[in-house]
Amino acid sequence: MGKHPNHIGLLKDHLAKHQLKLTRQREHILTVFLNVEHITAEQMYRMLAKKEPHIGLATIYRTLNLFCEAGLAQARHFGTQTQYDNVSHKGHHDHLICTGCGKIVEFENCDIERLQEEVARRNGFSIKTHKLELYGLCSGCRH
Amino acid sequence: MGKHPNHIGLLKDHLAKHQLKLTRQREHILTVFLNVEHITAEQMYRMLAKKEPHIGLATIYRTLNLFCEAGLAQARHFGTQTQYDNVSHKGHHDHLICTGCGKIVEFENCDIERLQEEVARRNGFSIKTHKLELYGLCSGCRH
DNA sequence: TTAGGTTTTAATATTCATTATCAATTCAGC
DNA sequence: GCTGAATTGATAATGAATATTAAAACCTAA
Repeated sequence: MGKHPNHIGLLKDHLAKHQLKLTRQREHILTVFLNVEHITAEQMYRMLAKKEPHIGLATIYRTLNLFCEAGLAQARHFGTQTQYDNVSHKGHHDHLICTGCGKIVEFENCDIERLQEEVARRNGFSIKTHKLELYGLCSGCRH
Repeated sequence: MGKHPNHIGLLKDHLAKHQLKLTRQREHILTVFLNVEHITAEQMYRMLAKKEPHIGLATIYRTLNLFCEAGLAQARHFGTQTQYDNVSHKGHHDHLICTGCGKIVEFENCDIERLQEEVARRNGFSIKTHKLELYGLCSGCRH
């Protein structure tokens, strides 16, 4: 039994439900993905570059989007690229981002999450996911 | 005196401080911008398409980025495009986004903002701006 | 007002991330 | 192992945003 049996299960369920196939490429991409917190398609491509035979960039994109549909990943637009977040790796961390040096600090705050639920309920929404990013200067960049 | 004297002032200040010029194009783009909550470069381009002479798309992008530097606008990556938010139109509204029908509800919540400040302080950050988006299903799409 | 120097514009080319295309290959069920 | 459908890889295509550059607009000072 592997290190992430439940998530491989999630993927297999999704594949079965949508008459999709489990391929060597999808397994390789999943293996890498389950061991990171977030990754871009380019980073994934480079990490798998040494594999023989080569896995094409288009396949990386297709597969990461597949993970999103299967509920394993969550896409997040960050700068010019898309980060694919591994949902299993976070209680839900949000980001503090320094606009000076680019440093990123991850945090989670239950009180904020609870208030978010409240806002959603008042508006008739049920939240699936969220994205919270705070932009400012870190202590170092504030001089 | 126009409808938004203080914001035209903000822009003029910024232009003066950076030895930039107030042009007909910048005024037209500002006029449209001050009357919307948020807009994409493409939408702005289409809204100004009838103007003679034509205002180029590159100018729209440059000017909206200029507004960001001047503190009038705030860029937000949304889907594949960039939304330019009019900061004067919000105490700071965040977004509830329905993943079913795409409906967007804007809200603001002082308690959440206060907690954000607290998180930032604990991490040595001073917040300039933030982005909070809640994704889920609205009452209509939940059936 | 005009000349000179700078900034800005418009049109277009370019870049870069992502998606579409499609022939060849691989997979899953019989 | 067949057979039909899904998938892959290579590459072309798309689309948003930026860079380029010659021409136009702007500002200032004489």
